[in-house]
Amino acid sequence: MPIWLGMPATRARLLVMNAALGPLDYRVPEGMAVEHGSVVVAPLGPRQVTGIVWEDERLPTDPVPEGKLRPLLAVLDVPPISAQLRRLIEWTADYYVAPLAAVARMVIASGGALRGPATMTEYRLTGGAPERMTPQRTAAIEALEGEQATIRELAGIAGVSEGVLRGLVNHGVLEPVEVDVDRPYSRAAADFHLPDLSDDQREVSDRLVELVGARKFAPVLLDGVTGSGKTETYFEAIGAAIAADRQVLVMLPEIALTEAFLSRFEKRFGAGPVVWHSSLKSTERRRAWRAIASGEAQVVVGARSALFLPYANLGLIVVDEAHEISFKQDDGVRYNARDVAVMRARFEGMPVVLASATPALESLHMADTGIYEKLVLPSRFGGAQMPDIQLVDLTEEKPGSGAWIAPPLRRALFDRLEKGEQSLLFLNRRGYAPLTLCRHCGFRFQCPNCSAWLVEHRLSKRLACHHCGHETAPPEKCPDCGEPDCLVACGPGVERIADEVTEMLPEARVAVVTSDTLNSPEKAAEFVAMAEAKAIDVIVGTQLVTKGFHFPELTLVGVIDADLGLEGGDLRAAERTYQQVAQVAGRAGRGAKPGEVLIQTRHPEAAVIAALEAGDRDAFYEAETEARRYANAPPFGRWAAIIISSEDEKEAREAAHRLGDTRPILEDVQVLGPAPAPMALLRGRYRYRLLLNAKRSAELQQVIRDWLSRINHPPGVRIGVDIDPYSFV
DNA sequence: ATTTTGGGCACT
DNA sequence: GTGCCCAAAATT
Repeated sequence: MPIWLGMPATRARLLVMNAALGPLDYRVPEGMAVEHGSVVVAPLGPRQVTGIVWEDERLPTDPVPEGKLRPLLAVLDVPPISAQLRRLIEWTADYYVAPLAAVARMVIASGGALRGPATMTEYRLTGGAPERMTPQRTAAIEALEGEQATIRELAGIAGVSEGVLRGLVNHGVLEPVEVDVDRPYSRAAADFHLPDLSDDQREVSDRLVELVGARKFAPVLLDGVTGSGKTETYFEAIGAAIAADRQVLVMLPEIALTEAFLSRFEKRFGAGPVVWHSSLKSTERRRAWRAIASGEAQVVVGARSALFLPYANLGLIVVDEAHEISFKQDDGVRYNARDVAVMRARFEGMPVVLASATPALESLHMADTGIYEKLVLPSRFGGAQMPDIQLVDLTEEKPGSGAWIAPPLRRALFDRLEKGEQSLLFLNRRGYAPLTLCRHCGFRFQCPNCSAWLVEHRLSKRLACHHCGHETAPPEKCPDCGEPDCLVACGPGVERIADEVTEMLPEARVAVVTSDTLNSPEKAAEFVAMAEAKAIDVIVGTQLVTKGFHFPELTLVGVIDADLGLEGGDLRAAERTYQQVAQVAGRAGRGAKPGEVLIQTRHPEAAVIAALEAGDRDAFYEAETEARRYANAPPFGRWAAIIISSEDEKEAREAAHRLGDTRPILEDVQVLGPAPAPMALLRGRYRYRLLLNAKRSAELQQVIRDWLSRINHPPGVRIGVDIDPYSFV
C-alpha cells in the first residue's frame, strides 16, 4: 500500500523509540519503499534510532525546513505495524497518560527480531567420498545419511568428534547449508482431540465459536464457577480460530500457571502454543516475535506483555482469570492488560473473552449493563459439588501461642491425613515470618531502601525485602544492642505454617508453594506431578495456589487468615479478599469427593466474610457495588494517582507540594494530597502521592496532562501517573 | 536519552 | 587564552 501516490516519497514522520523525544521528520531516500507503519532506522546525531513511520496528522509537530532533513538509513525486514495497532498505541498512551514511544516499545519488544532473520550453518552429506578413508569417517558417513544439522549436533549423532566432521567438510563430503535459526513451530490441529463437554459447556462454546466466525468486536464475560471447565469451553473457540487460520492470544496472569495450561493445550490440539513472557531468552524472543508478526504462530500464550505484539492476523483474545490484579502493570506504562485487550479487540474487530469465577466488579457491571455479553457456567463439571464453607472464629477458637492453626482446622487436617486425602492451607505471605525483632532492645530489621520490614526466609537463610530484592544473612547478635540469641520471629509466613503442620503431623508430606519455590516452569511441573501422584499430603501456599491448579484428591482448604487482605485501606481490599478466598476455596472437592473449606477470621461479621460463608456471591457484589457508589469509585467514578519520587527526600517533597499548590480547581475532579505514599521509600526513592477522584464524565486524562505540563521539575524527580490504580502502593 | 554547546569561573 | 564543570539546548 504505497501512501505517497504519484509523488516522490520525500518525507516521513517518525515515532522514535525514545520517550524523551518528540516526532522527528526525515527524508526518504530515492528507491526506499516506506509506508505508514514501516519500522525504520534513522540517524540521530552521531547515533541511530529505531522508529515507526506514522501519519503526519496524528503526530503534530512544528514544521522542519527541507534542508534540515537527514535521510532514513534502512527499512527493517519486518511487517509494517498495522493501522489498527498504531491506533491502539495511541489510545493506550492517551488513556494512561504515557509517552507514545513507551507504548510503542512494547510492540517492538524483541531486540534482535528487528535485525532481520538470523541464519546459521548446518551441514549435510554431498554423496562424495574422501580421498583417504578412516574408521571414524566411515562411521560418520554411515550415521549421517539423510541428516542435516549443525556440526555439534552431527558429531553427537555420529558419535565422532567435531574435528572428524570438519575434516569431511574440507574434503567436500559435507556441505554447508544456510538455514534460518528460527525453526518453525509445530502446527496445532483444531480437531486433534475433541472433548466431552457438558450441555452447559456446549451451549457456551457454540456461542463463542459463532462469535469467532462473525469476525466482529464482541466483548464476552465468561462467568463460570471454579471447576466448571471454562478452559475446555474457550478451547473450542480457539479451535474455531485455528480452523479459520486466524491467530489467538490467551493471556494468563502468572507464568507459573502456564505449565498446567500447556499440557492441557497440547492434549487438545496436539502441539504446544507459542509462549511469550518477559523472561524469554533473546533467541526464543526473536523466534516468537517473528512467528507472531509473520502469522506463523497460531496460538500465543503469554503474560500481559503479549498483548502489544504485532499479530499478523488476530481473530480471538482470551483473558483467563481476568479478575487478577497482575494484569495491571505497575511500572513503566501502568496499563491494565484486561482493559487494553478489550480495546485491541475493538480496534481489530474480534471477540474478546474475559474468563473468571470471580469477575472484577467493573467487568460484572459491564455485563449487567449489556455492554459485555455474559455467558454463564453455573455448575461444576462432572457432577462435582461446590465445597462446604465454614468459618473458624479466631476470637473463640484460639490457636496455641506461636501457632496459627486453630483446633477445628487441626482436626480437619488430621482427618484428611488419616483418609489419605490432600489438604491446602492458604496464607498470602511468603517466607517464615514477616518481621524479626530484638527481644532485648526492640530493634526491628528494616529494608534500607524501602519502608518495609525484612522478611525472614528460613529455607534460604536470608532476611529479604519483598519490594527491592535487598537481602542479608540473619546475624547471630542484635545489630543494635549486640545482645546474642535475642532475635525473635513475629507473625506467620507459609514456611512457618509448614513447620507447624510438620510438628502437628510428623508423618505428613508438606510442600511449600510460593513464587520462591515454584520459580521455574520445571519446578511448577514437578509440583503438579507430585501433587497428582499423591506424593504430597499438605500444600501450604500463597496466592499462587489460588488459581489454575486442579487436584481431584484435594478435599480440604484452610484459609489461615482471611482478614489479612482487609488491612491497609486499599480501595479494592474487600473485592480482592473475596476473590482470593473464593478462588482458593474453589480448589477443594473438584473430583468425586466433596470438599470442605475452613476460613479462619477474627471478623466473622464482616460483609465479605459473611458472604464467603454463605457462598452468596450476589450479596457480596451488591454490598460492594453500593460501597463503590458511595466512594465514587469505579465503575461509578474514577480514581487516578500521581506519584512523585526522587532519591532526595526534600526534592520529592518540594516537587509534590509544587504540584499540590497548582492543583486544578474543578467541580468534577477532586485532588487529595500530597501525602507520603503508602510505601514512602521504595527501591531507594522517596515517594509522595496525590490522589484524584473524578466523575465519570470528567476529562480526567486531559486535566492531568494540562496540570503536569505547567510545571518543570529538577532532573532527579520522576512523575508517574496511574490511571485506575489497583495497588495503592 | 544522549550528545553538543556555551557560559561562568579559576588559573596562567 | 585555556581548561573544566555544569546547565541548557538540540537531536529531524
